[in-house]
Amino acid sequence: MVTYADVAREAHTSTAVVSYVLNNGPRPVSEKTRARVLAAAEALGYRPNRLPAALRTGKTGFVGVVVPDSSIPFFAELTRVAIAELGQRGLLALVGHAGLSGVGEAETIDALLSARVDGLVITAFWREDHAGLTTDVPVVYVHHKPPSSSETLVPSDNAHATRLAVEHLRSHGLEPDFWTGPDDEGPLGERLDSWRAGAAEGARLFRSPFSPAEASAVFRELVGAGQAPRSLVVATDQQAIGILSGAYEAGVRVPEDLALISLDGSPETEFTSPPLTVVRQPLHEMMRNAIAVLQDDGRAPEPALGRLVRRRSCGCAHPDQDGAAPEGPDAAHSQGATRL
Amino acid sequence: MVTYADVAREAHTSTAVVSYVLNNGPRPVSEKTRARVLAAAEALGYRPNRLPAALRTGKTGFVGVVVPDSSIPFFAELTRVAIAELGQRGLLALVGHAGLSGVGEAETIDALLSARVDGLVITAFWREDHAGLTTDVPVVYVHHKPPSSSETLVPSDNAHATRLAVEHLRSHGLEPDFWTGPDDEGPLGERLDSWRAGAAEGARLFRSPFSPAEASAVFRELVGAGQAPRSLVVATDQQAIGILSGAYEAGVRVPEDLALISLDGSPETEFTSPPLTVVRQPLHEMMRNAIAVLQDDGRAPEPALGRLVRRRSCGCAHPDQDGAAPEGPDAAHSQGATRL
DNA sequence: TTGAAAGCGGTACCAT
DNA sequence: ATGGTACCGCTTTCAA
Repeated sequence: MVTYADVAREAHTSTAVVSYVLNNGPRPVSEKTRARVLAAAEALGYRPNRLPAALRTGKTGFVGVVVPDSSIPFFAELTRVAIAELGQRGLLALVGHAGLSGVGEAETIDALLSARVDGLVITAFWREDHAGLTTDVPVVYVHHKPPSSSETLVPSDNAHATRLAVEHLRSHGLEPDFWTGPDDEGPLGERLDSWRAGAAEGARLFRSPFSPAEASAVFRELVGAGQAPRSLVVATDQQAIGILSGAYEAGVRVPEDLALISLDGSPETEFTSPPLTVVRQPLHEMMRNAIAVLQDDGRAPEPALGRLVRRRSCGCAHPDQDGAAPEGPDAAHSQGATRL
Repeated sequence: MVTYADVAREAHTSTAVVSYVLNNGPRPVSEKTRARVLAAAEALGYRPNRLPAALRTGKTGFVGVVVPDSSIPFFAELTRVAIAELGQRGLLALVGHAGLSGVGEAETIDALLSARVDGLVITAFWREDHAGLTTDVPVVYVHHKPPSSSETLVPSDNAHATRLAVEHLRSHGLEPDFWTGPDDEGPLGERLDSWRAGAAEGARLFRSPFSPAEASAVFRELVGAGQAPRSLVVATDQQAIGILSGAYEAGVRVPEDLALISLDGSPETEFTSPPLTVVRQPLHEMMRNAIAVLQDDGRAPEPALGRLVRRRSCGCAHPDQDGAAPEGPDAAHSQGATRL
């Protein structure tokens, strides 16, 4: 392994100067010397090493990203965005999955802390408090946090998202019912509240577990009982996908018999049958806000606004071109992708 | 921050002994002293710090995981499995996305190397050589590697997977055509070759780009031209999902008019309409093999065998219960999941 | 069994 | 502008 000492020797100078050159500071270096150092580093194939630097400065450039489990597409997407936004800032993502059961959450965070992450971006899942998390590293929650936590939450504007969906369905002449999960904490509660506040007389509220399989089953029961809704705003993609699946099996046509819009907007909603109209969460903006909170110890930012993406499930004849006005800097990830 | 020095002082001993106790070695420590150290560490809230340890030992416990982009479900799943399997061994995953275009691949790897990862698990995407990757850390490729690379590849048995799919469709009385991507490198080439080797007279080969949108478009064109296949083995989930979508839009019923099986088996295939029958890649086993290669500098392991998961798209009346015989240790992640 | 101390490789102060 | 060196916190040798 090539070290500063090697480079310094090769360049006939000291490790201090090597450091000044390779970090552009904090002391000035003459052009000649700088050139010699650069040449030596190049010649020897020097590779930067964050470890001793971190030991000395106390900053690793690592950020811990904790999500429940990225097999849920929404969290996979959140992770992807986190890695992208962190990478742009020279930060490295240490991804930890807390596991759906809640088991392993403390262990996950401990492991990340042992790597001396500079901060922690957490999307909370469970009720449980992260109280044990008495840590000196900054923590920011994205999308959802445990009720009792006093840390900053970086939210999106869930009421806005819900209104976009409701209004769009109304533009199709429909008055949507609402479909959500078993409880009403956090962002899903906000979505529900917002729908309730503007709901028409007689509008109905449906609930199912979050898994597509269970949402599908509940929907088929409703069809069987002649209770199927005509139009829905669905709180999560996973449920919307389940409903689509249930509708398909029950012979309910989408959007003719059931128009629906879901409120996460992870990438996979683009390729369901039919493609789901969604309000896409502004994940890039949320992640940028989260990083800003970590770095500047800022207070909670303004909720970021999601955007309606018209596809087929709402009844629109002419879907939006996906990616036409993409959110965030890495738009073109789903088009014409050549895999392998 | 609490250090060994603090713990040593509190326990009236030395940092050496603290190290012996907290690491269970390499020197023995008397029970009394050990107890004092443990109590002191607990009292002060000592947290392990991998950084100086790594500096000293040369082992960080970090493993770099490089995938093209986890917005493709197959890679998201691979990442998830990597994190799980690494975590079980006390290793931390540093996840890097190389980006679909190939831009940023070198930078991604450089960044991980600057964190002094103990090894690199890479799933290659592009043609390009990773030649610049002249690194002293062990590298292992999973699923696919650049043709010119001389590193170890951890494969699955793609021929076996294809045969499972073909034979299953034959058990439905169908002789499957094959659908794959634009080129035939790596695992997809093996899948194609295996199908070709056993294909009946007149069996057809279809190609489309990998994105669901494009696969869907190609399928609809086939339907329009009266060329739609009766049954298909599809090389990737993304294409199968696109074909499902195209079939839906074109009024082609699955499985009545089109029976298909796809060969990746990422989780989202469970909730398509109808659910996709797949040969699920043995990702856990592959990941375990990959870690073994990194740790033992082992040679290429036997290809791991995928498993047929019967769902609806092949025409089976009674789908397998998912998770009944799950692959790997973290099975129950998609059932009854309660999100938020 | 215990402990003093020499590193690991950058960083940056302080002196030159 | 340059360079000697103390230091970050843990590991481990070597001596006691």
